[in-house]
Amino acid sequence: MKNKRSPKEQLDILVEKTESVYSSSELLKKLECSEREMRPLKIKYGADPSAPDIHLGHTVVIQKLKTFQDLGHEIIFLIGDFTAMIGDPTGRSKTRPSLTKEQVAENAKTYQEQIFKILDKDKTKVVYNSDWLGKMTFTDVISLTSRYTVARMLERDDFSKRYKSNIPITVLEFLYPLIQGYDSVAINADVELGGTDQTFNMLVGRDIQREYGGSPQVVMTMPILEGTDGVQKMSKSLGNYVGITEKAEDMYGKVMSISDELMFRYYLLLSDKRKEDIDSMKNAVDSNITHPMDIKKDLAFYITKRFHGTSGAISGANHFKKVFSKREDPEDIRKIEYTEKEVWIIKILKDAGFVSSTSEARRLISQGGVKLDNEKITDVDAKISINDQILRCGKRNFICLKKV
RNA sequence: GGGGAGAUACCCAAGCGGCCAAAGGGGGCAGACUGUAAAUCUGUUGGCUUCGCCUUCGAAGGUUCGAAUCCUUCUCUCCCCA
Repeated sequence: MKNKRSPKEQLDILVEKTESVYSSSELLKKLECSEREMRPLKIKYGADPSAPDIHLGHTVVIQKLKTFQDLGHEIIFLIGDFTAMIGDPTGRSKTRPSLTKEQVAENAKTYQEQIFKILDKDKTKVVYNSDWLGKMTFTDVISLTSRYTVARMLERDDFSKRYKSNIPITVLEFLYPLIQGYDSVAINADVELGGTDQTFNMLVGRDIQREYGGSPQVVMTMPILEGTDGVQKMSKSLGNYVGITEKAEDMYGKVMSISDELMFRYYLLLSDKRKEDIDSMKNAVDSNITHPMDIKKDLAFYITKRFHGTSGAISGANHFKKVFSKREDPEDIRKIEYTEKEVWIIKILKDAGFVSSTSEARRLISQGGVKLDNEKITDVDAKISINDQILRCGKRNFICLKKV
């Protein structure tokens, strides 16, 4: 391992922008040990393959992994295939469906394609927890459960809240933190990285490692990124996410739609800008020197560029300018083709996938949300004679009607 | 094992024989205002061949002219006791 940075320097870089580190003194010791023994630290990151689409929220942590990687440490990208296959049979939690082997394999593949937009593929070790969990006997499992107490489980905020408000907790759920902790034992992790929502599970890992005679991992949590609504955490199921495989136009547009306040948060967590630089931007906005929209455009450009390159970012910006700033129709509109001369407006809206039911379409029309060539449609029974018109539905849905 | 409470639309939560496609809030969507912001205001929020009809109130049966509301059984959750 060639590393030109001293352990202290590394620590400063690594600790920046984290939510918390348990503990930075331990991390420093590990870094020193790493340097002395010429051995890279093993950095664990667990991915849940039941949700293969990575969004900007995940990249906060992945970015930190990248920093570790750049400092010469070993990233162990753990795919929780075993746990994904179990899922949550109570069916209460929609975020944990049980998946088949095939689904898991496919999701895992997608996941990797996406993370390697940020991480160096050749320097990342990918492991599957079914490798060791699948071999455990029931005796092993019981032995694992005997190493943690119920009282300590209930320390977890989520558990204690549910326990107090009479919401069921299955025993299986108690097992998840133990499993995750055992993963750390199996790969002998030096550091585990995750979002703050993983704090409890990762800390359990420390105890479990100690129980199995290993040295406890350093736990590093990264802040949770709020979604585009600015309130709830970014997640696909809440629909407030920006996926990293989204089209440049959508990515740019979604970033532009966030609130000004949130914009600075995005700068902090998604860019490499220093804290003080962000503060000075904030001051410039507060004292009316800079228009907030301008720096939001810079942010949208920066993020889009990261996943689509400069040309993608430029086209995203142009699209935005045209459609939203000038209120013109976009250049690249999806087409829908009809052989009939006249088609019921509601049928078109359904065919285009803008609405899921006739009733919804009726509502939308009666509220003035549908425009044909910039003319508001008011009649729900309207028949449209197809002739290269552009149909706009709501703020951002466009479709071009073509006759065949 | 015994006793008690409860399950209502995306979520929370009213309703307790007809006036219930079901109050109120949150969230979503649309419109106005804007910087596609945010905040605010307005409308809307089961489906359909939409001035009418059809399917919803944990599941299945039953009573009734008529049930989310009453009865029976079942499933699930929570609490207390053992």
